[in-house]
Amino acid sequence: MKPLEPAPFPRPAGVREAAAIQRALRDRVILEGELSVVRYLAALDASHPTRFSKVQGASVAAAVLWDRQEGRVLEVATASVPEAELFPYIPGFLSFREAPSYLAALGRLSRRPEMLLVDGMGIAHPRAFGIASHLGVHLDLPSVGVGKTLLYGRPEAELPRAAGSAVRLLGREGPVGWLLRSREGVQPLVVSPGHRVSLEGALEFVRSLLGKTRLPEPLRQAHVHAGEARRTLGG
DNA sequence: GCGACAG
DNA sequence: ATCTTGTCGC
Repeated sequence: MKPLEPAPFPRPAGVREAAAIQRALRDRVILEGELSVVRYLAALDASHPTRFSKVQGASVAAAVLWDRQEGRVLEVATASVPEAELFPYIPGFLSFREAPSYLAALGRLSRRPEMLLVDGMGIAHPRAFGIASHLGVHLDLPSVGVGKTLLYGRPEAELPRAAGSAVRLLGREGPVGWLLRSREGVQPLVVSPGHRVSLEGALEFVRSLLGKTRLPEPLRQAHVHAGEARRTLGG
């Protein structure tokens, strides 16, 4: 990250403190904005070695800088954080486990992206502050969450089978995201705004990145590279 | 108390 | 997330 050093990402002592941090930061989320003019984005995904692998367990992250205009990968950066430093995986608190390695990978890109596409939830989260929102607020960047399974929210209606169809996800106080059928016959993606983007803007942006596979292409690339990086390290 | 539970 | 080959279905 060229412009400025990212603020340190605090590691909570437990879920109690983690939840308090989420509740304290969620009010900073801005659910407005549109991303149609974004050209350079960073897609983030992580891979984790099983315990008892060659190297110590770790979170291996990949940040893929994607050129939306050219429709191709410009740059790939990876980074890992030792298991000993990681917060455990607890549903609802994913950001405290994976954000540190994501931030490290992002810091190795030659430039700051215009927005972040994150594997996980935005506001479709029990406390409206999933990992996409957390990273977006932390770095003051627009962000969108793309999850593979549902964590929070109820589909407003039955999702049509056709590729590209979407239905809203409803939380307690209103819509929190979308179920998006990225391809015909596949399990839907969970799309939700992270930060500085509207509900509709998040959906349209993800739609613009869909290719021939279930996941939007930048995230699929990040997934592949995170896995390769992990195996290269002996995981 | 019971069920749910991103990666 | 990870352990894993071939196989069924669009």
